[in-house]
Amino acid sequence: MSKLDESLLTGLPPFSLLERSQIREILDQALPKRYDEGAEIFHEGHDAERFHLLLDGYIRVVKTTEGGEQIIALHISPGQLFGIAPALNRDTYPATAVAASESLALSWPVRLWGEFTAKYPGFASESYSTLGQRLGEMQTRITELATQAVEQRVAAALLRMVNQSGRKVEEGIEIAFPVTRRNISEMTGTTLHTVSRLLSAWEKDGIVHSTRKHIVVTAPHRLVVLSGAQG
Amino acid sequence: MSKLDESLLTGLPPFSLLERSQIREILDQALPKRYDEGAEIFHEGHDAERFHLLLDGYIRVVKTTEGGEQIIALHISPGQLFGIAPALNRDTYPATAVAASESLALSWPVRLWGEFTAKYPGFASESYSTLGQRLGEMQTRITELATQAVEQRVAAALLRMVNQSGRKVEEGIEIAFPVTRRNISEMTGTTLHTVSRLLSAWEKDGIVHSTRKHIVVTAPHRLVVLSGAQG
DNA sequence: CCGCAAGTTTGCTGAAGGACAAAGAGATCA
DNA sequence: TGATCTCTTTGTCCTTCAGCAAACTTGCGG
Repeated sequence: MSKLDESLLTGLPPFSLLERSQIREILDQALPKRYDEGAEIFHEGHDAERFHLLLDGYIRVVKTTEGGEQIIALHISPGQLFGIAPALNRDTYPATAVAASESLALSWPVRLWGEFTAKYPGFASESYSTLGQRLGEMQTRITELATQAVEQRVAAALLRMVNQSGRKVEEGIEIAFPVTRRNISEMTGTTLHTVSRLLSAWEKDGIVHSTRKHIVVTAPHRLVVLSGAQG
Repeated sequence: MSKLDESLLTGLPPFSLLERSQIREILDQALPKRYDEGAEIFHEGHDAERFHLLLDGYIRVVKTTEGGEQIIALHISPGQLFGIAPALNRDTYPATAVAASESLALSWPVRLWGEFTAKYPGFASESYSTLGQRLGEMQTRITELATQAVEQRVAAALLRMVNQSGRKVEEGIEIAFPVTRRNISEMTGTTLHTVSRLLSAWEKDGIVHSTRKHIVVTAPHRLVVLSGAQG
């Protein structure tokens, strides 16, 4: 296999402060892997043997309840670390990671985590910043679930995906990975039926345009209003 | 002021691996402070100037929504660090901390965080373990809010408080700090009315005995069933 | 000891949204 | 090209629980 290009990592937050030679070292120890849409990267409860960095595509991090329901905990976009159980001294993955679209990721054995954090200034710090952000996002979702009505939560979920992965198309901004009604319901704690009804209503109002698995937001500002904006 | 006793920290997770002299050093830099019930330790959005360790009492960590509703994010019990924004590179507190009962806490200026993690092996590691646990708890709450009915969530909340702070009394296990119906509703995303009705019903069934601000769980196993147990 | 504030209980009503059902519309595969 | 699977839409019913209102209890401060 040919060597990975250094430009893959240059500029990504966890590595932004490193020198070329250091990036080279890190890359030489990375295992790159491609995942088809729907493929599992790691599974809840399994030994956390590696930590990962998403280079291309989108990852859904999912928890399954006793009753078999799925809850989408997190979406990962390119440039982000994920499956970083070792950062929190966990030895099993707390959730399952599934490719939302065809994806490419690097991974390293967890034993290198300690080495990276010790050796590369900024790596630990950046990683913990990321963690802090995720904690904040989770808090936001708890607050939403506890205080907002379904319509607001779904609007907020759409906006979050648009902000994280939106790409401009002629009609508006498209969410860059496949999303089903069921997926949205798993992000917002409702049913796919209710999501479908909301999207139909919004379609009628010209706020979104959606086809099977794909959603284009044509009037983001109206969604912001619906979400009961805070910032 | 007389010197703090070293036994205060010995045996607490963040300090368990340290030697007497190291604990002495840490203590000498700590600022102890007492808080009345209801007193604020720090406020959401303010500069995170210090991090804290609870020695005695109980702390509620609370977020306020735009609409003025409160959400209880977390309860802290003795021996736990809190307000550890620096661990996540945050420079403001993401939530407000309020003493749920009369409490005693130590605190240190954030600049010592880096020093502690660098100097004392195990301190960083233990702290990040704690963080990992909190992340897990938050995930659990998201899952609960997204999938469970109010009754299950309230049952689960009571059990959590019992596990964290329960002390044995003759009739059962008492939650060790004052809790109002409103507090419980702020933990579970419902109204104080609904919580009151549930407690009344459970009282009738002999599962709990509650007086103003105090709750004794007399039949924990029955609450476990109601909560839709998972583990 | 009285008055007030904070916490609690309970009843009633209505709306939100979950559950169930069934059918249509794209995809995918043999 | 048909068969099947997944995703989506829409309708109807019915439960849960929030909202509103009012009274009761307990504790505290003056």
